[in-house]
Amino acid sequence: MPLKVRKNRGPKPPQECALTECMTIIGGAWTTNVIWSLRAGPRRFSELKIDIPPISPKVLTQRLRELEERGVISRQVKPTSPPSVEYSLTELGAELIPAIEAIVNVGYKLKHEGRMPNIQPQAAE
Amino acid sequence: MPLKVRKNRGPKPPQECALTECMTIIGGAWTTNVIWSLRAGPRRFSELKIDIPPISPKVLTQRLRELEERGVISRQVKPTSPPSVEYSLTELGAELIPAIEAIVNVGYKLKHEGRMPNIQPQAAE
DNA sequence: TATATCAAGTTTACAATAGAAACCATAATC
DNA sequence: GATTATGGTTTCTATTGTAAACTTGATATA
Repeated sequence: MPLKVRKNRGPKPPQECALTECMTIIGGAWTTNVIWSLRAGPRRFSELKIDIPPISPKVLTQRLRELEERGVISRQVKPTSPPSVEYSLTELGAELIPAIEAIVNVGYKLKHEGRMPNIQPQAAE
Repeated sequence: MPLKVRKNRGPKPPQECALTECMTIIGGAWTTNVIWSLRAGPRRFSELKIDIPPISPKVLTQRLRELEERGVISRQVKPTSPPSVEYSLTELGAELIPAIEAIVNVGYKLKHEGRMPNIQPQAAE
């Protein structure tokens, strides 16, 4: 007797899946870090680079451009010398903070309990 | 006068950053969908494939192996015929649910308000 | 005057990850 | 004997990410 596929409140077409769409916004490399860095106010390119040491300038530029295009952040050039560029969260961006906060919270909890899984490169067999 | 770098509760070394580490666990393609699908109970490979139509079997296998190695899910072979394999969340996996739920919630909110940014491939210049 | 520094990125080359499609072994059913 | 179901694997290609060097314009320093 073939096994039955059990119900699981699904499936839904992928373009209607709120989780999938939201992950498309925040899922790129370092995206959550960038948004998190902006939570307390505007921040310059070089400040973001300092907040997130492992990010390369290329990827930081990519993330900032995408987030701007999607309305999550805004970019403002300031007439300082040399001219500087400030990035800040839009209203839409601010709405993402609770979700990222929830991730940060599990992270802290797992670390403090010593239950954060070690992430080491898969042993290539 | 050179611009000052403003304080931002940081930087912290990347290996101590709870957000970065947590994103390493849930950040791979379709990872959150897999965990979300398992929230209500165990699920077989082919059921997960149905829950998440766009995922390829290759990537599904990859995600399941990684999540198992990191202690997020467990894998159990059942002596049915043909033999089937059930995946379920561990206690650690269950702790990730609130974070993913928060993402789902923003997603729903943005969709219902019609404020979900359209994700279309960047116009290649 | 020559050199160095800072901001905000580009550019190039390479590695890792993801997607698409075809394929496979076993067992049972048509 | 062919088909279906399960739980994958394999191969090829495309996209994404990493690393490191380089650029532009302006001011600051020796």
